[in-house]
Amino acid sequence: MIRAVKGTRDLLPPDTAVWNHVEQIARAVFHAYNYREIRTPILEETQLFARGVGAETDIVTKEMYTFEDRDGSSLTMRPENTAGVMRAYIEHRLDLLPGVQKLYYIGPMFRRERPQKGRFRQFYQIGAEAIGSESPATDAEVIQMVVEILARSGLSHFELLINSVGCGKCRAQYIEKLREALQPFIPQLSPDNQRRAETNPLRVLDSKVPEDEPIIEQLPSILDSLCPECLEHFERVRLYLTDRGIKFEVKPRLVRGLDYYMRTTFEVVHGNLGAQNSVLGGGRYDGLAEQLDSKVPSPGIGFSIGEDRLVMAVSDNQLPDALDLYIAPMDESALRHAGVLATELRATGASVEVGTTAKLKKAMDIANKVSARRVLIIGEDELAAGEYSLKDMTSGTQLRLSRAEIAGHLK
RNA sequence: GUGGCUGUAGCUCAGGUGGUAGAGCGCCGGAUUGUGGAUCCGGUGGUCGAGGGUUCAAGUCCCUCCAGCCACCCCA
Repeated sequence: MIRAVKGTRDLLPPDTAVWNHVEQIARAVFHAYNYREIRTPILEETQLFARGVGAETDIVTKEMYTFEDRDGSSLTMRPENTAGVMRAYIEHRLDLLPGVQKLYYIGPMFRRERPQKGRFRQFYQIGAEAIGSESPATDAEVIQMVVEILARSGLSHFELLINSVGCGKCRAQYIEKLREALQPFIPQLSPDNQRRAETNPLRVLDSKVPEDEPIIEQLPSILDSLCPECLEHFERVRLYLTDRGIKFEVKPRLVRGLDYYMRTTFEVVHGNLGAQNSVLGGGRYDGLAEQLDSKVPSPGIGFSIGEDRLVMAVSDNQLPDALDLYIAPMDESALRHAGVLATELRATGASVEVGTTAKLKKAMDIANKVSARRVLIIGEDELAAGEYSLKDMTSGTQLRLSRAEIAGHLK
């Protein structure tokens, strides 16, 4: 048997209703904040991610689906979408349009990782980018917007964490300070953290090894190393968030894995997601455009929600998936009437299913199993009388109605 | 990439010390005529993840592989 490839999965009804629900809410909130949709290709030149995401990142070094096209060029299935959106922004000179470009996307991303709870090789992200503003007010608005999407999707008990990772200058200085501070403790650290202390000291801060916790707590905070400009930016972001009533926690140890992040970074975590407890990650990427050869500086900030994880976290909230009307035609003549009538009723917005001719008992059984709210019975009696029998499946009551009356009884 | 756990009907699972498979749910049909949900009866359904090996005999023991889950790594 041919099965879905490792790390990919089929989304089936009724689960797809939850996905649509979440996406509809996201689109509504995006609209409210004047974000418009952008759709970029899944395939991009490999160079885009090597340069945009960072050649040394895990994503680029070991997680990308990369292959050689027939003409010899190297293509990659997008592992994330900020680089792709920025590429499109530069390519189409969106910087020449007035105002900040506020763009959103919904779609699949691909990373070749070992699957586990909340982690897939094909996964879906709902994301947005605001490009062309370096104002901390933009940061605050983006964060406010994403919190609104989560809340309106039915997510509860989530936690917003924010931090500043500084700019190119002050971060470099901080990394040096961190390296020095770590030096005396290296022999006592776990093997993983020993390695990180050498290669990427920032990652030590994000460690989950409990034994290393006492050491990590003593390390200097990046917030004490921020340059005056970065500090000012971060303070204003916090101020604006507070103005808007957004609850957050400053977590100086929040570091993100993509090279392009600078200044504001944020994340939302949730309890019931297993080890992959992050539903959303985002941050500011003021140097990304230049990394991609843009001559115009295009500061931006964005986020992406892990839709798989959001759906997982909210799927306790069951959505009604009922059918408005099941029509049970009892013979050939009734079937023809049913087809025409269904067309009329669907035009009013009702969901209508027409059964094939069957014994009435069987038709009722099916109607019940597909959760039809009502059943319309059309048989010889009904056709002779010019009236139809409408049965309410919840109450069990049945009415004789003229054709014109039916639509009004479907609620 | 590394580690742990698990693979028996569509689903959830039983199947002591090896003797060629079962339940519940679902699905299909029935309990007299054009009325679902409850109950009862009957039926369909599995090369026991795959391939080797040991044995007279393997779902059950051994090996290899594959898949799924969970964790590490990392991230959404």
